[in-house]
Amino acid sequence: MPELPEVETIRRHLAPFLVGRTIRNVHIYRRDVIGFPDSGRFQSELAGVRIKGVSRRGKYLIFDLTRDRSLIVHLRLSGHLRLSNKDKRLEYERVRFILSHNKVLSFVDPRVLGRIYLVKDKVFPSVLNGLVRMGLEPIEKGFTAGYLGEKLKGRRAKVKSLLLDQRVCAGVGNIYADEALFRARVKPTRLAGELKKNEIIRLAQTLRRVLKEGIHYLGTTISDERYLMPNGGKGEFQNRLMVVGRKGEPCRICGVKIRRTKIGNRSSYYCPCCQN
DNA sequence: CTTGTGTCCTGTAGGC
DNA sequence: TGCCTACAGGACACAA
Repeated sequence: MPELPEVETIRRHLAPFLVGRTIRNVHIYRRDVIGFPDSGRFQSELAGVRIKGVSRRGKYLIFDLTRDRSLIVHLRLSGHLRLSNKDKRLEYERVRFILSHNKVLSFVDPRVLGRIYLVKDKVFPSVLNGLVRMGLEPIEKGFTAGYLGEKLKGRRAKVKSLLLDQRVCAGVGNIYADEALFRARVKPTRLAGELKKNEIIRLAQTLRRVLKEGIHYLGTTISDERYLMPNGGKGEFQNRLMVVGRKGEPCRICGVKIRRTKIGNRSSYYCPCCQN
């Protein structure tokens, strides 16, 4: 569930700690976590590289390395990155990066859906097509009502499904999609191509605002298993959710009970009164 | 191309 | 109590 605000928060915590450090060695406890190349090459090619910077694209975290390499991490549902200097393997630890001065960066992932990739010369294997084909992030300059309107035009899919499409709204996931739709007063089941111009304007604006607010409040920790910061700290945005996880509770605006429905096998929360 | 569904993966919650 | 099933969900494969 780490979405853009969570990944950005992780990036901001990691960068000052990691930049300038060298990766001495890598322990792989679960090989299927390595998305590219094979685990043997992954391990050998990483030994001795230095971390030059940490960036982010959508929900992907990108470590810029020496030797023209990039280490790319996608946390998916339950992946965490933890900083420590512990010798002992952590619970659910899948990969461990031993850094200079015996510091440790651990990839912890109970559900093993997260993936780590190592690419050279910015040549992306097909398993990273999602990164290559990614659209604009709502917090980018170019993400305007015009851009969003173009993406939604003529589409008969439900608007929520398209907000979750990374080619449309990079970095948006289930929580922030529902929260943006509520704030824009748009029902998630509406067909994308049938939104009014005003609704698209509101949606572009609330997507941007809700992601920025999520970053400001250090992300959403609904359960420890899903998202914690690299030092183990929790986010704060869960305290500001308007609809997510509030089925049956009164809407904070109108008092009507929040509903939950399924869209594309994904739970969606909305207010039947405020959202049309 | 578009849209909807199933799958991956494992711990947890809830039903009986 | 203990077993079983449903569920969580981002990305992608695949079907229609």
